[in-house]
Amino acid sequence: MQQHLTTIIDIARQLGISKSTVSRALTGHPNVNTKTRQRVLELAEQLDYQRNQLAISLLTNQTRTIGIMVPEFISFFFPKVIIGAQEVLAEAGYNVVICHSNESYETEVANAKALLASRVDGLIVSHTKETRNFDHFRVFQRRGIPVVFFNRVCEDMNVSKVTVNDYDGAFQAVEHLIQTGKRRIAHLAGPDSLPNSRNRLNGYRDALRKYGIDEEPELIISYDLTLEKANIYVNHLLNLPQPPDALFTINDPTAIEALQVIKNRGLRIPDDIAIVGFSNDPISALVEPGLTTVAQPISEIGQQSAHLLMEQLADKEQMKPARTVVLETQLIVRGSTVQGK
Amino acid sequence: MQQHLTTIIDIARQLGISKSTVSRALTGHPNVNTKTRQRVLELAEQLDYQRNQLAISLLTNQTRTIGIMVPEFISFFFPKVIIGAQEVLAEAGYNVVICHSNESYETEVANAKALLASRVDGLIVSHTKETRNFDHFRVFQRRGIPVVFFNRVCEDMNVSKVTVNDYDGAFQAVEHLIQTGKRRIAHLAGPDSLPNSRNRLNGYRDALRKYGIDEEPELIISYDLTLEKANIYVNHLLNLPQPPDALFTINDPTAIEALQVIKNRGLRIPDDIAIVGFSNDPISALVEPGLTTVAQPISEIGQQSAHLLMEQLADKEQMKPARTVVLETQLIVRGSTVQGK
DNA sequence: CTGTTAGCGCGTTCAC
DNA sequence: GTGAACGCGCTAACAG
Repeated sequence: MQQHLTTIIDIARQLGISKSTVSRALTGHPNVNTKTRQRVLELAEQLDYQRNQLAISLLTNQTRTIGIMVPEFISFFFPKVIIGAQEVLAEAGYNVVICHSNESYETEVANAKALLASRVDGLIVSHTKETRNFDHFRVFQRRGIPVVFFNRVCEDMNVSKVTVNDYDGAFQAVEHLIQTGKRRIAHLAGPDSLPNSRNRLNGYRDALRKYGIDEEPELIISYDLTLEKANIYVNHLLNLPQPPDALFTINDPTAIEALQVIKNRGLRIPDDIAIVGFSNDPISALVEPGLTTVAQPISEIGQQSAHLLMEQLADKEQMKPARTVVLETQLIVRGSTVQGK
Repeated sequence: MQQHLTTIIDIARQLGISKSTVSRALTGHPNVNTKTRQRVLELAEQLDYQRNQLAISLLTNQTRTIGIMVPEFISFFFPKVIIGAQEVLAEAGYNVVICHSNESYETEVANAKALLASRVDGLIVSHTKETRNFDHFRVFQRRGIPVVFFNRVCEDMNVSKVTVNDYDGAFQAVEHLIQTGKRRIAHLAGPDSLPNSRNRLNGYRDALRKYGIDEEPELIISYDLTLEKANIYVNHLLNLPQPPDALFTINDPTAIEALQVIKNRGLRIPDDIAIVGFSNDPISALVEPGLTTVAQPISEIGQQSAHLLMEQLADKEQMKPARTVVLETQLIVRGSTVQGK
């Protein structure tokens, strides 16, 4: 039941003037008779006139819309990043289109195409765990549309990026476990394809090395970030002849899944086995015992991503050199590593 | 650093044919020589041609984009609804633009304007707790753009809606509390302005009445859904001369906040005080004791919303009559009401 | 201060 | 099977 929407031509006709004048009046161009402008504005209001952004975008070749694509937004992390980015972007007059790839490479490619077709002015993205080929993002670059990666970043692309110091966060986490007397520290790591996963693994390794603890291959398990697998691997670790006395996981949801498994087995946390997660999701403060975790400045990741994007957007002429911002993490100690905390 | 994007004219020129033919070849029009089509398709691929959706939308007066606006998407509920809706919409070839109003009426109005300007074909929305005036949504109706409300619905607008049976869910929750021997059952209710909040309150009341329990005004507190306030009111309730022996809250985050407060005070759950929430957020299974709660079919709310919207979208000519879908809830019993569950 | 003209990229008549 | 012309709604350049 589409009906006719009033255009500047309607207004022009009714007022017996040209549409150019109407356009000027509406956009606040200085060279318009005050009285004429007044009449235009009134009639526009009365006719419920609304600018057609589509036409303007077609004309100016910019939509003032930014695409944000994340692998999922059920967990706390990504929504919070999006909100941080949105704050900054809205301030600057940009609209935001949010997509989630559902951790599927195919969906990611399809979304990228859709965003390209709708002519977003820029893209902020954290890719799926499956993504190996980044051509669907390179298309944006080739078109002169700035791209910013965060959290999961493509190392081979020369674009701006926002990450946290994953290495250091992991190092702190493991050092903390060692300092509380743990020696057989397991690590549920993320997929090797993700740089942040690799960095955390390196932090884990170096912390062990610093304290002269030999790395036990059987205690390091890379997995695909699904909770079902986490469950399986935690049980596997606990069933080892020499089970670990501590567990450092790639993220909080995994840690909390582990926490459930361990509690159900009747083991004591942290005495029998201590746990450290990564992210400081609010839920980590709610479980029992509270989860020790490496806090990331989540909102700030979004804000910085937006800033870096707008930096690129600022001067279209001479693409600014890409920048990488690395934010610091902070260890939050709770009951899963220190009794009574 | 915008550069020239290849258009159908570029392709036409290079092939020495007219842009009409290129257009036809690209859109799969039957009346095109197979060979010509082949050449067009090849060159398009080679030139990295991408249709300009903007131009098409301007021409056809439809964007195949649906706006979804929610008050927030940090908690589990709204993201999950969005994903449900998106599944159905994507299947039908629609893109989705997600907005969140951050529980602010002003932001909601601004977002509505932006969605209108970007010419979405339809709108799925759950409004803020502040919203009393719905004119910014009525504009869509007036323009012939279908609107579907879910969860928080405007009772005065004649549009399709998706809700759950809030009354019944609340009734079951309170009946369950009574059947476990509770008598002084408090209710942390949502704002009066929200119909679902009122319906849950009514369910609470009628359950009490059915069992001949007098309603105690001091045990019913409406509040603004912020966790700080929840904290204050829970403490207030516990400080009453005769504190409640059970608490039914408007949603799960509130119930979990209450659970923390109660545990910190050293009270036993459920013996001293039992708790029931509403929604069955995953977190309710993770806290200790597990939270008894009223489960909503969250994904289905999104899916149904999308279906109702597409029903309206289907025949533009004669607006179909609006429909309201009410989905059923289910009580999930956990340790916060039954010891050892 | 205002009107005329052109064109953004595309699909769609209507001719041939 | 193909091409020329038109128009979606708007802004900008140019000419008064």
